[in-house]
Amino acid sequence: MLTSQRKALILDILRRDGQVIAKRVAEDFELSEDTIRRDLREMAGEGLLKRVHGGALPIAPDLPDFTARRDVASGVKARLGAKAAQMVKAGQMVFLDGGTTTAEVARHLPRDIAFTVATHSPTIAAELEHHPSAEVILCGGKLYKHSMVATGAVAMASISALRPDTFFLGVTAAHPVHGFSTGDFEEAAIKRHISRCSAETHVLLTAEKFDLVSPCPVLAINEVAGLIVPAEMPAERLQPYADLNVAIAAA
Amino acid sequence: MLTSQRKALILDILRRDGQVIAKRVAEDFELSEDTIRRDLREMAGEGLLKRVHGGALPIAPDLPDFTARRDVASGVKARLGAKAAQMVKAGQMVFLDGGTTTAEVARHLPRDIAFTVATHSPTIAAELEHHPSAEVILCGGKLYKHSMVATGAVAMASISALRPDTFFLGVTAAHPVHGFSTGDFEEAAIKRHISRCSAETHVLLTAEKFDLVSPCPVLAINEVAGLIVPAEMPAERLQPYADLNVAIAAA
DNA sequence: GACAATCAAGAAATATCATGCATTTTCAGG
DNA sequence: CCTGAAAATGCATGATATTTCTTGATTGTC
Repeated sequence: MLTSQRKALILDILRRDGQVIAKRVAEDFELSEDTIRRDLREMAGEGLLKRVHGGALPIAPDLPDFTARRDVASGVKARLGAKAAQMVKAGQMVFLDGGTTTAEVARHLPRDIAFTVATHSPTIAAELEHHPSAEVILCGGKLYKHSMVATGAVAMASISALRPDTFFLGVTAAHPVHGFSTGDFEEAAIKRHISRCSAETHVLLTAEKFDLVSPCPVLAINEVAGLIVPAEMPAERLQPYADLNVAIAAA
Repeated sequence: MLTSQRKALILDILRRDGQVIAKRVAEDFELSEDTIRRDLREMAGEGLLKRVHGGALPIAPDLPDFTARRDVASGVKARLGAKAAQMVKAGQMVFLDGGTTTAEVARHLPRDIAFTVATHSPTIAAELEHHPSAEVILCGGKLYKHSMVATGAVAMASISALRPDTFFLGVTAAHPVHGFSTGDFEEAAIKRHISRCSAETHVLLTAEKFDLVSPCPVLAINEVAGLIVPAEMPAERLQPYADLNVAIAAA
């Protein structure tokens, strides 16, 4: 492989993953780590990346990486995720729904206590690869690729075997009368089942989901224990939900 | 061959591969590297290409997507993965083991035919999110984070429900006498179980895994249908395996 | 503080390079 | 057909680039 090409590839990896790990790149390219380290050193000299111990990072450390870029409202979702993650206590089992919002919960889970995370989403499970203390239970089934969650009879059965303390639910719409709803019938059934197996359910809701109805109902508003909503939501829009006897946490 | 003809061919190669390697072109044309280098120097002077150490690149490095460029880089694992992926036929069910090598299989799966992929690795499942035609079956269980695969009784049970046509197995070591082995006891049991449920098993092996033994045996060499190995493996190192009546495919 | 991973710097090995020159091929003009 | 010039090619050589290896320092982790 040509040297200049290799450097371009390293930049690709940096853009894609938001990081470069010298050792891994050396293995991938079948070259010594010295060579990769020299490349990183030179590119750091040219201001193309920032050298750190073990590899390199983008110059502006929090340039939105690939996953975050897909996610327009990432700031809000990250705040909701962090708020939800705070609710997890040592020894508990939490069930994480699929979706970009609950992925933020996974990213913000506390790293100093031990607990169990169950999920039917391989994406969520992959997020937890590097979590130091979380035990992960993966629920299998036929993968519904649009939302990347396991579905079908197998998924239902494997969820039935669990009794999570908390279920963090993601939906596409919430409405005071029509409750929570989502776009896929099968998925709605799974979400409902997880909720029924769990001691309590909390729903993460970004602002644009309020007062909407999607085709497939999941649960009524008062069937869940709480909502987690952005702090900037005006109180009067939340009032119809608060009237239904559901706790509302602002993040 | 005429000089001008040769230069045109070099430009073709550049367009086709996105790169020209002087040494390789010299071999292909059965000419000295000096001649090719002279050509490249002249063409660079005419602005037809960009000269770099070892060969040449297009003037405006147009950016094909990352996967395409990684193919240029084509590590050994990618080649093994592509070879394995070729073996998948329409309508089949294949089971993909966890690991970086089998992840390459997932990346190279054909996109023009329909088939089913089963896996107990959320990482592999995540790789297939954007595959247009693959049906994905996710096997759940307790996640063993070191290799990111589901393990335990639940995983065993959900695997038992499948009868894959082909199992692409990844291991850490292969030895003519001691067979295939890996580092974790639980994982070894799961691998063995998947293999026993599958019609045939193929093992992807990079060069450094040969003639080694890891703590936990998985299968004997002759219990699998075939090995997929790098083309540059010398025949004499493969002979002890070939003697055990196992097919060997070079990639 | 011990240990392993990672690092930088320089030496050594290898690969690639440009140059000059000899040889061969091509070809126009005799 | 012959000849000499021009072009093309291969080889030798010393220079440069690249990679790996070695060594000892630094950093991160437990």
